[in-house]
Amino acid sequence: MRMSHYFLPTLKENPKEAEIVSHRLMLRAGMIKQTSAGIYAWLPLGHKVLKKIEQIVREEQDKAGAQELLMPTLQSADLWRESGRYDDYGEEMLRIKDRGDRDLLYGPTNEEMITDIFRSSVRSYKDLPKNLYHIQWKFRDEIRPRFGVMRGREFLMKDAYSFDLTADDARHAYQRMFLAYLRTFRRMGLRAIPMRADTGPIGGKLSHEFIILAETGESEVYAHKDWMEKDTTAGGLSYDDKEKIGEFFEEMTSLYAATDEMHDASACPEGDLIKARGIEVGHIFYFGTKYSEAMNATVQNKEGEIVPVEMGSYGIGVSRLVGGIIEANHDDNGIVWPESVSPFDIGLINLKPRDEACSKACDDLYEKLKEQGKDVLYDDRDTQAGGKFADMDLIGLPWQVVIGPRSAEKGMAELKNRKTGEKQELSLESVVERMAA
RNA sequence: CGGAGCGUGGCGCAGUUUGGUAGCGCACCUGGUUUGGGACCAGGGGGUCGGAGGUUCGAAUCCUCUCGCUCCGACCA
Repeated sequence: MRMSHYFLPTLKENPKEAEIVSHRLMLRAGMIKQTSAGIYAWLPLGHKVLKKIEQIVREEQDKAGAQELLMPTLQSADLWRESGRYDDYGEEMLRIKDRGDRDLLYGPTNEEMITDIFRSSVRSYKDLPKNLYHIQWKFRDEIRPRFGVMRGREFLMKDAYSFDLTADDARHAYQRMFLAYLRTFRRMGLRAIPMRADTGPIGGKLSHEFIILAETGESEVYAHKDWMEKDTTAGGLSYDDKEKIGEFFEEMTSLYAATDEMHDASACPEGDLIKARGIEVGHIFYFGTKYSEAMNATVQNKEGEIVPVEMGSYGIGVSRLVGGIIEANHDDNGIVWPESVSPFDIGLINLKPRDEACSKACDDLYEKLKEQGKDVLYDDRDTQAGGKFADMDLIGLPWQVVIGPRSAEKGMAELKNRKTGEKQELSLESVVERMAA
């Protein structure tokens, strides 16, 4: 993409409404624009990141055996009356009437709807287990939206729902998602720590929050220091290996980690304890038959008895992750994207577009890198060099290639690693080779 | 929802106390000189001060109502 054609409204100054770093950087990098309190338009750069994160989540869900579908944002109030949550949910739920004066709501979550979908077609234990998910916009009319996309009213969320015959099977489904979550966050360059959590309004028996540590986190969290080193991805472990997954789950959950409200000061020696602030990026629940009983989602078991299915639900805050990743990956100059979620692979800076040789070298390199399948943001704008460097650092692409008249003459380019700041003079060919690797 | 604050060209702000009909920096446009970390000179365009009502000869400045946004707190993917 040539930057001269790209819609990238970067800001030199800090917008006053943004207090925390990820919000500030997202606005300055031209990723989002607020349209109402807690509601954002995703501009091209931000949208690319959002989609990358979404895709990683999708791939890891699929690997873990979940199946994607898509449910609507608007739901009928009747479903929620059936579960009893229409009244329980309170002001946070955005309620709407259609022209026929029927009560609708903009979904804050989808337990009722998925349960309805499930019950309308599943009758036998032979159809179990199932795990269905979608990635859809949600709305919760927060009293106080803040921190940019980390606590918006409208947000993109992946929510999965598992259906099993027995509590034991449901626990296994829960453990599989537990592993899938750790792998998902790791792919985004995040170290997420699973913490025993309160179940809140979703209700249930077993629940973990996945927390990443960041100074600007919303809540206080406590974790054993070994979490900082721990391999949480269980490489090679298959999702079908019920026993090993159970062991892995035990291993992970035996190492202390808790949110503020669940913290037990006596459970971990003081010297081993890390106290920090955390951002919740995922939350999983096993809630048994809470909804299946209320909504009559039943199957027949082997004995011919009609029993309510055992359920769990599993959320990942996709849009929140954009902010969360920035909180965990930035410096004074801007964002520092992990490669897996970076909006482009490489930023190419043409320092002097009016210099023919320089532009020729840049254009050629741009084409070669594209041929390699690289997604390149090419700064071909006829502006001051300083502004280009600043913008490129701000938007945080992992690799920068800089070519000016002097280097072009020698057939060289400068390759800079955004994270380490390390710079290297390379021939144009070796830049292509290095980036292909 | 309780507390605090803000709303003046695209962005950041001054002007409001002591009413006299709008200013600065950045951005933008034109010309020229520049060009490896946000340049310089000259010229130029753009706002009627969130909205409504009121007081006054006169309101960005005073009064009333209203809308929006932010921050702190209680609550949440």
